[in-house]
Amino acid sequence: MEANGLRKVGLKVTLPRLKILEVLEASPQRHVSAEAVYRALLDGGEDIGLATVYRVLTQFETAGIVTRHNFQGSYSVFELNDSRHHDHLVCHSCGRVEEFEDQTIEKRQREVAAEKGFRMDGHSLILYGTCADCVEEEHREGGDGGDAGLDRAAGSRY
Amino acid sequence: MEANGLRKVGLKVTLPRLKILEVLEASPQRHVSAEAVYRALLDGGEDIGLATVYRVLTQFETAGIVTRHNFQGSYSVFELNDSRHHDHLVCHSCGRVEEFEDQTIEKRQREVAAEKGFRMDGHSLILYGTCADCVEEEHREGGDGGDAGLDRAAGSRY
DNA sequence: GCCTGTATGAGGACCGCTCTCAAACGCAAT
DNA sequence: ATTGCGTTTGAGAGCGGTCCTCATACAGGC
Repeated sequence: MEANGLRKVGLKVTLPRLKILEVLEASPQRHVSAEAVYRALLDGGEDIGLATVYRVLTQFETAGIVTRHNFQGSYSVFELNDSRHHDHLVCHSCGRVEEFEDQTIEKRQREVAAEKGFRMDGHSLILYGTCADCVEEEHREGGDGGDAGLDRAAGSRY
Repeated sequence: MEANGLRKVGLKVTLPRLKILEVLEASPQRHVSAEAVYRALLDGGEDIGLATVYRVLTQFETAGIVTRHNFQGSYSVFELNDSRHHDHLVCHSCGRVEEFEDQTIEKRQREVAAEKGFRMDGHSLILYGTCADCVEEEHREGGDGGDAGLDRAAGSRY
């Protein structure tokens, strides 16, 4: 089933590609870094090089199997493409990523692009903030001088 | 006038900081990379190190003087903060950046964040595509095998 | 099973960016 | 103006993420 998926997009079926697909499918987080994929492979006893991981992920991206995101600016995360397009909320305290879709926003985006004469072929919408859990944790900790969430957000700020 | 701006945000008035501000203000493109600022300084006969440019731009970001964007994923561009918040359209053929603001989208973003329990403190919305000029150019060139716009978009696609 | 072209692993190269550290500077008190 | 001290700076090394190189291994059509 995965092998056929690879053939369908014109990629030879090789062990590294199969294993990387497996890792992506088995990952508890939908959004994984190349580094995380690499470590998962090592943990699984696979002897696959980091360069191959990057190569294959890029091929998957080109083939439309995964999407690359730059939530933090410093490194990319990859996500298996599923049926529906969606956008993201990123908690810069714990790194958690939630997804949402909103037809109102999608529609306005298309309209704005049309107004500006752009032929739009993609977009990236990321809402940054603090997720419910982390907000709660802040309150539990109170105002002590500990090192809470010191994180520089890389995306555009408001 | 600039010097006071720096004092106002608690930054000592130094020559590099003044010059970098000048470059940002004088730039024909509102969105400039650290590298571009550095080159502009060299061209202007200033002897300012690249490390200083990065340091100062980061200080400016913290102070709210500029905003950092990651349009391409591989490097950042900086933009002087002006009065209004806005989002961006990026042409990945010529690199041109246009700005827009849309209250409908802004409002829906706040609503979505609230629904998900996020305390939102920023967002990044980038529409990728081909600008009117580049679309026209494509037509002019026709379907020849020349090297048109070969550019890998780093942002999320679709 | 062979053969050819493609894919892989290892490590180095590369790029954007940050750190380190000694020297220079801003600026406030004199 | 001069002094003094903490901050800032420039140069270059260092770093993390990603990609390239190249010899070897493999996929898949015969």
